[in-house]
Amino acid sequence: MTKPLNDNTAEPSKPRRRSKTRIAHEEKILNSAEFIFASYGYTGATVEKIAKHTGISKQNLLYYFSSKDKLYRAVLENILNIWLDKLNLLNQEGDSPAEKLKHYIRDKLKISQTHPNGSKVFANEIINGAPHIGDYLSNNLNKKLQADVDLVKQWIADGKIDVIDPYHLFFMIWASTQTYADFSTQIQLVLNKDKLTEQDFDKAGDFLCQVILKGIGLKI
Amino acid sequence: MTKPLNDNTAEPSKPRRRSKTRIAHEEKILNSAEFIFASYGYTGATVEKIAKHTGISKQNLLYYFSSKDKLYRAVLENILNIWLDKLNLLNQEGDSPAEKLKHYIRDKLKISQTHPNGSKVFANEIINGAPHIGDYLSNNLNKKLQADVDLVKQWIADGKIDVIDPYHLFFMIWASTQTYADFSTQIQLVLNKDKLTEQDFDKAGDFLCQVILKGIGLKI
DNA sequence: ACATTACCTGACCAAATGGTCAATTTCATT
DNA sequence: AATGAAATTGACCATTTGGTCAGGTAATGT
Repeated sequence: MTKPLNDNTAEPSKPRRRSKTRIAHEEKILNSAEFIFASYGYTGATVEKIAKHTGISKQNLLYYFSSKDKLYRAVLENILNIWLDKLNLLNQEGDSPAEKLKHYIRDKLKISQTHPNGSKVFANEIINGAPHIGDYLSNNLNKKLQADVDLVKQWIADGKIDVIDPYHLFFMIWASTQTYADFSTQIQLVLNKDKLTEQDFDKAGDFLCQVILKGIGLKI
Repeated sequence: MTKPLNDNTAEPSKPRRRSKTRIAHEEKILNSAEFIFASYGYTGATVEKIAKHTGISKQNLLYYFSSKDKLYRAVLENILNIWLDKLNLLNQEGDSPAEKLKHYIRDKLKISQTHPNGSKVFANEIINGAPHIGDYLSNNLNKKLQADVDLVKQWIADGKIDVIDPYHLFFMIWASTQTYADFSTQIQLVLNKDKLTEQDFDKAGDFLCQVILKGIGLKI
C-alpha cells in the first residue's frame, strides 16, 4: 500500500469509530461515485447523481463525505493504490523475463476488467492534466517504476531481450491494457458487443503477450 | 472527408456568407475550445473560460457558436475527421505489410503530436461513453475499419504475418499511439520533461514500429 | 431506562453558468 | 456619405449545484 492521498484521519466532526453502517455506506457511495465520475467526469458528476445512484439523499452522502472533492480523491486513491501496487514487474511470479512480463501484462489487463470505472476516472484525471493528483503521482510513480526499468535494462544487458527503450515499453503496456477499460465504448462498438466478456479479455491478453513478448525478442 | 457531425448549414439567424472575421474568429475559438475542453472536460469547460482564452466576450463567442454543445460538436467533428481520415491502412504508402504498417503507426502518432488537445477531447468523450457522438461513430468507424481488417486477414492468409486477431492489433496501435497525447501528463512525469519533443515522438515511433512489426512476425 | 452518539432530512443559500435580448458600434458596399 | 448587415457589448435571468444548518430519529452502550 502506498501512502494515503488525503488524510481522512483528521476529521474533527466525524465519529470516532467507523460503525458497521458507515463502512457499508462508504463502500456503496464509493462504488457509485466511481461509476458516476467515470461517466460524467469530475465536474459533470453531481453529488445529487451519486447520492441517487447510491440510494441515499444528497445531504446524507455529504454526511459521509464532507465534500465532492474529498469523495473524488477517495475514489482516485482507491484505484491508484490498486494500480501502483501492481506496478512491480520485479515482484511478479516466474523467473524468466517472459514469465514475469506475461504476468505483468495480464495483471494490468485484469485491473481493466475488474475496475473499469476506476480506470476511467484515473484516465480522465490524467488527460485533464492531473489537477488533483499531480503531486501524489510525482511522488509515487517514478520511485516505483525505477526498479522495473532497471530490471528491463538488466535483461537487455544480459542479452535476454532486444535493445529497446524500457520506458516506452511500459508506456505501451499501460496504454494497450488500459484501453480495454478506458476505450471500452469504442472497442465494444467495433466488436459489436454490449459488454466485453471474459473471453474477450483472455483473447486480448493472449494477443498482447504474444505480440509484445515476441516484439522485444523473447521466445514464447 | 466524412459526413458532418452537425449541420452548421441550417443556421437561419446566421449571416449568409462567412466573412473574413468570422472565419478567423471561428478558427481561434475552436482552438481555444479544444484546449479548454481537453483540460476540463465537457462540463468543466465553461463558455466564459473559452471566450477568455480566445480573447473575446462570452456573448460574442455565443454569437459565433450559438451554444456550448454546438461548439463542442464542432471540436469533436474536427478531430474525428482527422482521425478517421488516417484510419486507412490500405491507402498507406508502400507495398509491403511492413511499409504500410510503419506509415500507419507513424501517422497515428503524428496526430498525437500535432493534435494533442483534440485527441484528449476525443478520449474524454469515449471514456464517458460517447454520449455526444455515439451514433456518428457507429456509422463511420466500423465501415472504414472493415477494409483494414480484411487487409490484415489477407496478410495472414498469405502467410506474410503471424496468425493474430486483427481487431486487437488495431486496438493496440490506437492505444499505444494515442497515449502520447492523452496520457502525456503521465509520460512527461515519468520522463521528467515539461513537454514531449520531436525526438521523443521519433523514439516512440521507432519503438512502436520495431516492437509491433516484429511482434506480428515481420522482418524489419 | 436513559443518555449519548450516530444517522438522516427539510429548508435553504450563494455562486456559477448557459443563454437571451435589446442596443450600440464597426464594417463593407454602393 | 449613406445604408444595411455584421460584430460586439451590457444588463439580465433561470437553473443547477455544492454546501450549510437546525432539528429530528434510530442505535448503542451503560
